[in-house]
Amino acid sequence: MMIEVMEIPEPVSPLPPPEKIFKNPLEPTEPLSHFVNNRLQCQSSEEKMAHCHLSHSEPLSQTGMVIPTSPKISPPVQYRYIGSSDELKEVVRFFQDAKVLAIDTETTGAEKGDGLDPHKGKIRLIQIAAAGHHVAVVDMFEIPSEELAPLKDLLAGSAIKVFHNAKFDLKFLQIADIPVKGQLCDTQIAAQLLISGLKDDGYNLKDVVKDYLLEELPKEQQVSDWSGDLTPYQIEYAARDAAVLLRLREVLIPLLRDACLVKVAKIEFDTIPAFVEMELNGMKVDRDKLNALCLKMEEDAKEAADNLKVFIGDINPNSQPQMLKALKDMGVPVESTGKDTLAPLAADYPVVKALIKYRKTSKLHQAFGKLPERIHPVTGRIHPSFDQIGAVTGRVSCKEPNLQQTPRDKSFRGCFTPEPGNVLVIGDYSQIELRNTAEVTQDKRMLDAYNNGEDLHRLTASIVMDKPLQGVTKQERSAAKAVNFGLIYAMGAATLREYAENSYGVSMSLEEAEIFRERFFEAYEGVAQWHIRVKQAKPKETRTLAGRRRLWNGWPKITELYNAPIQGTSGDITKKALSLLSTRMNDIGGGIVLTVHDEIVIEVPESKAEEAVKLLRDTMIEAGREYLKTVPVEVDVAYGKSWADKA
DNA sequence: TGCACCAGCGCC
DNA sequence: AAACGGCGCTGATGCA
Repeated sequence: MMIEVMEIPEPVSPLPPPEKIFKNPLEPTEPLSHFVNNRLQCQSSEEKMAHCHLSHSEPLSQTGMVIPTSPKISPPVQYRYIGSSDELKEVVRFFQDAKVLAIDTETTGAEKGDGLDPHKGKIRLIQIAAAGHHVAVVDMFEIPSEELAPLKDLLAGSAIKVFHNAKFDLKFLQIADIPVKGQLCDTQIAAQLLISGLKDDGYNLKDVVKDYLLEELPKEQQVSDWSGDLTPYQIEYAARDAAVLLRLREVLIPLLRDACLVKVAKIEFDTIPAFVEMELNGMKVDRDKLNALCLKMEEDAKEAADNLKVFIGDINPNSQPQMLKALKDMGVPVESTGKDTLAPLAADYPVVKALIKYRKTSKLHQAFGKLPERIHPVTGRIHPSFDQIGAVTGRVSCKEPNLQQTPRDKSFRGCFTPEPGNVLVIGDYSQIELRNTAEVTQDKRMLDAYNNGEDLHRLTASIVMDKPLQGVTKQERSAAKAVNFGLIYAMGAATLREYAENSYGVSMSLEEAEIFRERFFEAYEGVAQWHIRVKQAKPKETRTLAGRRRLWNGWPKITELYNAPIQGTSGDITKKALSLLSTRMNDIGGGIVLTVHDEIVIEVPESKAEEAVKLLRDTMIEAGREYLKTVPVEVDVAYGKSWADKA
């Protein structure tokens, strides 16, 4: 194939030092508030030295980049099209000693839309940028796979690899048998960490380049056809995307450092391979079981619908206005159709009972009845996609499908099975958010309880019921669970009452709830004091134990201030465990298949089950201990032939 | 017809 | 003064 190669000579003279053309979009920031934990203070020297690959290693003046004369348009780049094995060999030699490589890919699929699916699409171009060199644009359609060795060596080398949304490229590269090793840097994740939850979109490359380099990155070619003869415009576009990553990194890293986000960035970058692994692996489902379950759900939903019809006739039960009117007409005293208003009326009004049943069954059916459609035609498994910083707190989110919301019921989780000869090993942190609370607040009673191996729910029960530990009933322990989870986030008495009823089936009066509340804060004085400190500090920023930041535009809700560092620390811990795990799984075989906030699921050969149990437990505990210094970390691990086989 | 928003509900 | 937090998916609704 003939490609017009746009060769631009190497720059002959040193470039002038660049203007500081960027500005921190977060400026002016509130002063850091360290009420969460004094260990969180930005120990800048430590932060700066801790991770060499995040250091500002190469000044912009040596990157060989053209400084834009116009601040608007992203500068043209010097690039070289690589369309033969000999050229590849030659260019890789130039890159060999580079400490930092910026990498991007252009992908294509056999069918429209498959360009985003690594199991269907193919890599057309791999663009590699290194300081002082032309960007290499490697045409994978022109290089025989048996002659890719130089490229593989380069990407498996020890250079820092910079990507924007690394997960995407790494999935394709993995499938193309071009594994990427070495430290990763992801400019998309870096930008998300810097914004710290102030916005939830605008993180594609064009947006981030605009925000941090103040340049317009042309994107017209992004959705062009990458499967045929390529135009010079396409090649230049591809090269530019890689080149800009080098400069982006140079700008983002000092910002991360100034914001004391280097440590958490390191965690996020190191965890990327685990998410690549999980998305590529997906989870196997037992088709027969799943089909049977779907049938059952459909029947249940239909039966409930028919039953409801007896009461309400032919109106649409999914329509709230219609349903509300129907209920009123039947004399049910309601002003809304919410679950909470309906629940107490179920006993007295058969129509309400029928409606609740209908809602439950039809919701399940419509939400989970589509799971079979999610089985991938190539792999036969379900491949969700994860958003590594999907929640503002730092938690991971999951979609298409959201396996994190799979019902706990065995009929659902039992459908998720390993391949024949494998088992699923499931690890859960025990009461991780309560332990985080103990660590963050340094509440003496909580710390003592955990360090003495006591059951904290039981302890709370004995406190709020004002009776000895031994006398606590199962019911009372359940109630205390609600109290624990509710009150550390400053739940009011009324909400606590509702919550205990709905979540744990525990009834209490409003007066009882109020008493529980008071006794709770009397007993857990450290938690109470922490609440007071937070309230008085009125920060617009919180930090997790790993230093992850959350910012607020206006005044945060007090409950968000209580929750963010606790929930976020769980995210830190689980990610740390995932990152350690992905490098330790090699000996065992198999891989990571899922994570659900405080849970990690791996699939391994049956013969390695016991070994995997130990590895998973040890690794999760090690990760927890990294942040919980005064509270013991407990992990429940079990294995079996389905996701339902929990401890 | 498409899009944004909401309620409702699954999970941690 | 009082306040539980964080997600994604579905169908209905209302506006353009």
